[in-house]
Amino acid sequence: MPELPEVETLRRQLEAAVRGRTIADVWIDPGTDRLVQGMPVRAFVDGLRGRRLEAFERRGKFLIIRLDRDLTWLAHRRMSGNFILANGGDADQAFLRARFTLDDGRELRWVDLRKFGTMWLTDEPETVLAGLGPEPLDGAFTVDGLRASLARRAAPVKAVLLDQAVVAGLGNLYADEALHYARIHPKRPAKSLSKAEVARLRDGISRALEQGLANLGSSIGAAPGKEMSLRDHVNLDGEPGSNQEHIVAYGREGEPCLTCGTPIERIKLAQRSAHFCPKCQRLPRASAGRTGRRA
DNA sequence: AGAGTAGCCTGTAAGC
DNA sequence: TGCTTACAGGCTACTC
Repeated sequence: MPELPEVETLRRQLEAAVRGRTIADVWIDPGTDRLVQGMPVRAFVDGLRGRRLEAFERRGKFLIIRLDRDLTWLAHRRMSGNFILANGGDADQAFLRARFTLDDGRELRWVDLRKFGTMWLTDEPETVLAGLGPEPLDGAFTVDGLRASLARRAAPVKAVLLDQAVVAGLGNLYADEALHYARIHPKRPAKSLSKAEVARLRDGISRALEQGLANLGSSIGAAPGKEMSLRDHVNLDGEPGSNQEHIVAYGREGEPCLTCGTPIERIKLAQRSAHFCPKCQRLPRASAGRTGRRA
């Protein structure tokens, strides 16, 4: 699923491939009625047509495309949104929800099986991005800052890591990976973490995200020899990333922990799966019950 | 205000 | 074989 590494990989590829091009035409599938946010579809289409793609940025899981006339085009891939660059007029594309034809005849295709993806066209992008926490690969993402955020929360640390106000860009996959690297049980109350544990968590987050970036993202459905299903992340060329080959926790239920060999367990937490090694990521007795820590 | 959860969506897989 | 149900999950809206 698209999290920070998948969105950042896409950003880099878009910048290299289409920066400076102009949008010649736009088509939105009428059945994808949640795609355009904050304005009528007609206004979105009219507003984008003729705009130049000047810069590609990212904030959390948001892709930010700066246009001329001080306009900003934002896209959020949510579960299954993919941008694929194609030559115009190719054979039909499964799950095609929108098409952005460029002035050189190529087209950016928005392909989104689940139709959860969203886009905005605005001169006030900060409104859309309001409430996002620090960028985890920035120097501004410090141990002290993370510690202060976690100290206010009694909820399981895994659930808190998914809160984009605490740190921007983590999703279910990289949160599991980060907690495994940090050797912290996903159910630990966020406020119960020691300073040393928060430091390990911060490093684990960086490590998981950097590794995802180095491998052009994780594409869980991409088994060797199998046709790419478009159920999850593909890159601008339609090809999967390779980080699924380097994952230590997510989706590895029953498989041996790469550190100690203990089978990875899966539990339901915050309405989604959490994967962890019961030996490397122990739950202290004080955390097993309520919020722990008796003063 | 923090925490928990239904719902959005659709294809795949498991169960009967 | 064919139908039904559960599941995957980012995020918002809602309740307690």
